[in-house]
Amino acid sequence: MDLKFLVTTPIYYVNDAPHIGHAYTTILADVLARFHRIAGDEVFFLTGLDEHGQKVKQAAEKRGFSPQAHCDDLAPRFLNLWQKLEILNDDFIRTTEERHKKIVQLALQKVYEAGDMYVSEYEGWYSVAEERFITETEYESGQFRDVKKLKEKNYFFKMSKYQQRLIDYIESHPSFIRPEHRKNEMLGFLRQPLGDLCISRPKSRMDWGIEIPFDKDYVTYVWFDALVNYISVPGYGSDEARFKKWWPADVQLIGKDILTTHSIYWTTMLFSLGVPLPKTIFAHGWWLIGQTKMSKSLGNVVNPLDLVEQYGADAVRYYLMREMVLGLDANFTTDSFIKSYNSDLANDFGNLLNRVSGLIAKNHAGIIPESGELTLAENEIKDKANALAGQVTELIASYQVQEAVVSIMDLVRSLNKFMELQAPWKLAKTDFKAAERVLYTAAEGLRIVSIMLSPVMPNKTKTVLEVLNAVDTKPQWGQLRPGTVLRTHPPLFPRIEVEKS
RNA sequence: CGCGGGGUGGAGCAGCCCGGUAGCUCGCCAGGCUCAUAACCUGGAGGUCAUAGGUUCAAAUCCUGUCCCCGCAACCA
Repeated sequence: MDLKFLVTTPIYYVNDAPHIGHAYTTILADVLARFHRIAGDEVFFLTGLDEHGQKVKQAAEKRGFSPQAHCDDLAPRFLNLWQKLEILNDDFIRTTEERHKKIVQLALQKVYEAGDMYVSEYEGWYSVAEERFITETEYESGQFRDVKKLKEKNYFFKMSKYQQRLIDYIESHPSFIRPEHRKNEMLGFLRQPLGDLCISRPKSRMDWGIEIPFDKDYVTYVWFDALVNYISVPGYGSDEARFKKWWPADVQLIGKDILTTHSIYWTTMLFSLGVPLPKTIFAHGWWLIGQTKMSKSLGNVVNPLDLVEQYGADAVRYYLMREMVLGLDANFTTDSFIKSYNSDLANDFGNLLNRVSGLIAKNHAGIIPESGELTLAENEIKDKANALAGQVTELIASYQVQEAVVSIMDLVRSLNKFMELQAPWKLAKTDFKAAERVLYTAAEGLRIVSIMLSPVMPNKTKTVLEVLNAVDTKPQWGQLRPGTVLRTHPPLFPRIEVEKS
């Protein structure tokens, strides 16, 4: 693997409370970051908040707050959620921070000096009630009142200038936009002539933003304001050595809804700035929330985040990573969550720990036994376990997170099968040495499984490693220390009992 | 003919790029085991791989037509 890994999430807009979409992208980034950390890479995981703009200003006014006070009030809600979800990000950028604003202005100035900025009249449908321009599609939907054609002087970024260069770039860098079908979608989009991008708003109408350095009457609008965070934080314009170390980003995770923004607006901005493009922009799918069957009485929609309170962050993280094939949409239902929890986590993983630790406690005085000469069956387990880290690293490198989780769980199943075939509870009566060896093998397999699952379930796997006294060990065979005392523990994942319907 | 993705046993998916025993998880049925969170292990039933043609010794896999579902379609964070 590389020596460094920079992963970003979008910065989230603070006009609303965090939801499953925010949580999923952030968990995914966290899982990738943690996998890279255990592979030995130096990791920079960046996320944050987008705090400027019309909607934030309106939301603040509604509450009688200043925009800044409103943001300061909402930011902790995101931070609290990330804490609950065990997110281990390395920085958290808020676009109202001085360190960011300075760099946005610097970037605007550079693009201006490069001749990629010009003034023009922007004409579009303007909603007086919403105080913003609405799209043609929105206009046609007829859902907006007080709509009128409005002409306004604004600054434009010459995005069109870079159209051909971008097409060439996408075609010559197959892993730039992923998954593949999204790349084709963008190339299709680029077959039409690209327009230029309106990047300003007059302060007279909207003043909650970063002032344009070459025109005090304007603030910049979303694109430069928000997207520039990806380079302002790693040190663009402020710390060249640091920036050189981290940029380009290894992967920028986004939802498929903002693919155009990132693969076209953002990248042409980077062209203009003379900054290299990220190695990969990965657009994941959406979680479709199914209605619960029980909604008959309540008519409620399950909020997956509520499950965190009930079953813990690990179980939810596991489900989200295990269930979605990266890039495709997936369905979230309580039913499938419970099934996945019970079969994979309670029955297979948690129960394996119980079998192993229970037998060691019962027949071996709670002390991890010696291994000795491995049998054929044990060597199979050993080889499988030793191969796991490499296998998973490869899958993660190609963003096959689901496959990676499946391959780890496959070892869990193998271990359960191994236990069944070797039956150390029987061996304890007939061949004590063999029983010891078998349990060492099982415990050692469990240790490696836990390390490999730790990026997905940092809490519970830590418990397992604590039980085995192996917290700082590596996923290679033989690091479990015989002679150490097992710690006792409650069931890792208590089964969720469901009433039959 | 705007662009693109997809239709695989009851459910959810993989396989399709590089044709050649249809794989996985859940569910169901039978058995085993009894260390364990009524868990675990083994075996089984169940599929015209949307549909109609074509290419081929051979197609879920390549080509064409048809039906159906879903994204994107520019200021949206």
